[in-house]
Amino acid sequence: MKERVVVGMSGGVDSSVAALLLKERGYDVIGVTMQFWGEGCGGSSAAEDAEKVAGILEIPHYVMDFREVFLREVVDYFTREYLQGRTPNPCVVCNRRVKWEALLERSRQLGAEYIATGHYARIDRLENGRYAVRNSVTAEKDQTYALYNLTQEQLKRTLMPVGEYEKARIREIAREAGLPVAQKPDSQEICFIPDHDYAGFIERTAREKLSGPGNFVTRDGRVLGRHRGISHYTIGQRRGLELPMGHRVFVTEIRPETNEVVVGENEELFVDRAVCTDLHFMSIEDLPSERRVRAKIRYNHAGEFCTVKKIGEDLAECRFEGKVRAVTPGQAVVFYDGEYVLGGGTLCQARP
RNA sequence: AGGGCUAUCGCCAAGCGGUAAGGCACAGCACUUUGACUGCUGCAGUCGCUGGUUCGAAUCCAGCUAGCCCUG
Repeated sequence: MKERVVVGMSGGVDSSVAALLLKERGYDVIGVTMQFWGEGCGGSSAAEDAEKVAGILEIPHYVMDFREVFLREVVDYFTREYLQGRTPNPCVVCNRRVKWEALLERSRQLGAEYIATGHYARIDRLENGRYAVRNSVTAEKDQTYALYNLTQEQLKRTLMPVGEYEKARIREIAREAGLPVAQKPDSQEICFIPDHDYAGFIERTAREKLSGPGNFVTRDGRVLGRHRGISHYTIGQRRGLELPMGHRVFVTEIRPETNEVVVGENEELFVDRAVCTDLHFMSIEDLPSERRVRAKIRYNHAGEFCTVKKIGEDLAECRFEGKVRAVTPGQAVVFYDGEYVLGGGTLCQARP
């Protein structure tokens, strides 16, 4: 009796090949395209392309409506964070709450024990019996950062066949199989913000809660000009400040209480300490004592070694061995133990 | 009407006789499962106009034009 697996098909090469690989491995594969936002699934071609691929692979394909959960779990969170002067990471939340939690639930109803995705990552069962996400074989196409938040139960029931291959090989497989999406460009992921204008989206969504324009100030309180509202800014940002200072300046702090955006020098952004909360551990059950790990403080961060230790019930401190730039409240910090995701948390305001 | 000040890239702005900084904005590229962020590249053949002085002027001189301020 074949094991049944639901593959989340975005219409891109990666998830298409994921479906293909699983079929070849003898699974009973069902393709599902998740609708998150808007009318036509956000991406015009998402469902259509997935449908075509499913046709070629001769697997059933369904489009499922996840708009309600998505709105509740991702969009609301996203807006709320920005209104508080923090910078959310919708992908992390979407993965945990929608792409996994919600999809797993629906998959169970379809009689599937597993779900699968086209992520460039692997999932291993460790000696301690726990499951952990591991780097893809291609170092440059690693997508583990946004997955640190997945639970043991979710990992146990997830397959990521694409993580065993290099990107180029995946396209090759797609081409050999005659999949029409073989040449489709990367990152066709559906985003809920149609024009990618984040700040504009928040203005439209939560107009009444916006604090509106305020002052750009220096650390010592000198007013430099007016900003367009704190949700337009994130720590470390340079572009869009519209401040002709004669040299480049960056956002160093966002103060929702006073509706101020603090601007300063690039050097001020480098710190060797960060604090995080909403801790989630993956390869270990808990962090009883301090530990040296590699940490990523943003999705494309190369990573920096640090010592993490708990300093409260749901609070941990990272002491970095080198300085890291622009620790941004709201962003995820992900800890790595070698190739494995050890865990992570959400960065919060770090007091030096 | 008289006096003063200013005119340099779309914007802010350096320059003070030696052959046009920088920032903002904009565009292109790179990165990216946050199309956050970041990084890179491009961006005044010319300094309000007309003459003059000088080997050489955005820089000095004269006139003109425009704007701002002050005094009638």
